[in-house]
Amino acid sequence: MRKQDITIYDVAREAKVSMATVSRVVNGNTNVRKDTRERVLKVINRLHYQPNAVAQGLASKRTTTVGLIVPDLTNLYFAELSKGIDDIALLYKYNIIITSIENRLMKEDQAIQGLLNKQVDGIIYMSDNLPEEAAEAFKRTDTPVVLAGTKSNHQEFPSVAIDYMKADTEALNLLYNDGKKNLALVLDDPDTVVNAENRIPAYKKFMADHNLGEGHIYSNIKDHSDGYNLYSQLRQDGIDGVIVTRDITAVGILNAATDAGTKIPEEMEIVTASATQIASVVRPALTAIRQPLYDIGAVAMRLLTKLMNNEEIDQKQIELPYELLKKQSTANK
Amino acid sequence: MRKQDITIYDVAREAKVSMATVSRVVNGNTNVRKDTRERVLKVINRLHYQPNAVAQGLASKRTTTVGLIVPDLTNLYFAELSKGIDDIALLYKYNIIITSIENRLMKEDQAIQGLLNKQVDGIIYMSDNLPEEAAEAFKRTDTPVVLAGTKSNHQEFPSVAIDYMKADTEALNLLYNDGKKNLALVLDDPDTVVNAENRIPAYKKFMADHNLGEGHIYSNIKDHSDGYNLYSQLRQDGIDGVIVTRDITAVGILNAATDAGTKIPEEMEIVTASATQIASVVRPALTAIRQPLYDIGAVAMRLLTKLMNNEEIDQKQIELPYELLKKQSTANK
DNA sequence: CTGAAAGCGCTAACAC
DNA sequence: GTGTTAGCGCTTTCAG
Repeated sequence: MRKQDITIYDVAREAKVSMATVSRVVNGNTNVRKDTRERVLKVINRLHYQPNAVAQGLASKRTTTVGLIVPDLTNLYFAELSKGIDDIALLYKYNIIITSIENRLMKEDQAIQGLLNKQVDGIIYMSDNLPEEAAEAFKRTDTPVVLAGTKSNHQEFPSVAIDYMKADTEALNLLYNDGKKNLALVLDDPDTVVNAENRIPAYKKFMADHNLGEGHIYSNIKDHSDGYNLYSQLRQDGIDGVIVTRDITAVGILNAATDAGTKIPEEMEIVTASATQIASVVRPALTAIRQPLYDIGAVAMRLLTKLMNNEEIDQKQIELPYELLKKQSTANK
Repeated sequence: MRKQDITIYDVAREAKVSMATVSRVVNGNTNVRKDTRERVLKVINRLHYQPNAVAQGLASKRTTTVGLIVPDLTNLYFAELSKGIDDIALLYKYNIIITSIENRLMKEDQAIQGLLNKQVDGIIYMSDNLPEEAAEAFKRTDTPVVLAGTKSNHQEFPSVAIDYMKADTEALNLLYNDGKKNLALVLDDPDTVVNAENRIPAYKKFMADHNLGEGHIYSNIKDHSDGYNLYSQLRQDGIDGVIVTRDITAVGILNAATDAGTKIPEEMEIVTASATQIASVVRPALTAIRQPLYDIGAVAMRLLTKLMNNEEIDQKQIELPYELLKKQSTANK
């Protein structure tokens, strides 16, 4: 069979109806008599007719395809979000075009434009960073957008996330109650909205509220080796409790500590602010803010389907509950 | 701006040329005088014209989109493969539609049919399992297919992988040379082609060649907790060396051993047959067959571009080199 | 309930 | 070099 062996036209001829009628039965339009519907269906099955989605897309201006913009597929944080999105997309019969923007060849706004050219019906944006050009690209289009697992200072964009400020404060409190007073914040990127407007303020407020001084914020610590290498600095600065944005980074710190013979959690406590599978399989297991990543993705996709159908939305900014999972990297007194 | 505010027709009118000419400059056709090209380009920029990829696809019968079929996005094995695919796809300006088939709502052949309906120009199949219906769906279509990081008994399908049999034998040899004689094989799924026709035969041959008896093969051990729970059975069976298909499973065994106070690698050695990021961040770090996942993905995508352009292919079955990374879970004498 | 016909926005002969 | 003209395969009024 060649691509597109048989078209709607062939079916129409064989079933002795017009292509309009075939189109109706394919699309589940009720205005078709039962017996003609069945006749058409029979021919469709006999001929193995499959509608050409591209032609459908051109004619109907709906492609039943949504675009995903994600920084890095191999970061489990985004992979788990994507899984939630994917499951709901399947449920509503949408396909997913994924665009990864880690590669510096692909800027955010280009990625958006590319998806728009493909006529996607909606976009889910997962990067923790929404540059101004990207925000403007979104504003220029009618195509609905949802931010998943992140926040932007553009209130106009619907988003699904957790209360990062509250979560971090709770985590800091855990360290504090365990008797750790020299608390540090280890960030991947200090300029993302989540970090700049949620985590950092939460940290500073906590330190101030508890008279713990200025504190220490370490930035651009992004992967296992960054974390591993940071460890000696932490020791030098006398840090005894640390909250780390990425769990793979936290593992780096943990491993460096273990290798140096530092006792975790006695001498240093570690909490990661985003837990993937990795946080739970290392030893000692990492205490973590468990964001419901799968659910965030699923809810974001569900929200997007509503937007694509022009349904009423009760609230554009959705906040899901998180959980502070107390494991072995904290004493949990 | 609405979707498709301005079309090729608007550009033609403004530039005082026919839409054919606009199409030519958009597609880089050289048969356009330099000054008309520039004039058209100027209008394109002024109007922010962006071609509608769906219309292009319908007219040209090429969508510059490839389909990816993957069991599970949150399995780093596939995520790393996907990253290699994605980078090369970007290079050749292809978009990627990803279809996840872990969800039991979506069978392999349905996934294929769905991608075909979307008129993808090619498909990369990454599941370790290619059911007969899926193979037949591939055979029915002209759309090229490449298998990445897996093998099938259908020699007609191009594939990119490593020599699993050789790799496993080398790993078994490492255990053997470390003095471990009670070797076991821990499989995710015994029925995949890679396992049934590569790993299991390699294991059986090795055991026979070294007079090590029947050996022990454990099947359907798929995740961390499966591995964790398997551990006591391994001890009971007197296993002192084990090769594990998935690294997350190997970590489960490792953690159970650690929790039980078993000394790794002294009392038991562990090798994983597919290393992702996880294998290297746990402690003790896992000795692993490092498959060049990124490269496998990249080569598979490159191969697919050739197939999509009807270029000559020198060899359809590509084997990439692997590496046996000796870490802390083996003694490496 | 069904058919005719006009596109959707673009590509690709084919002419000139 | 550039324009004209058929479509690509389907949806969607609009009649009847």
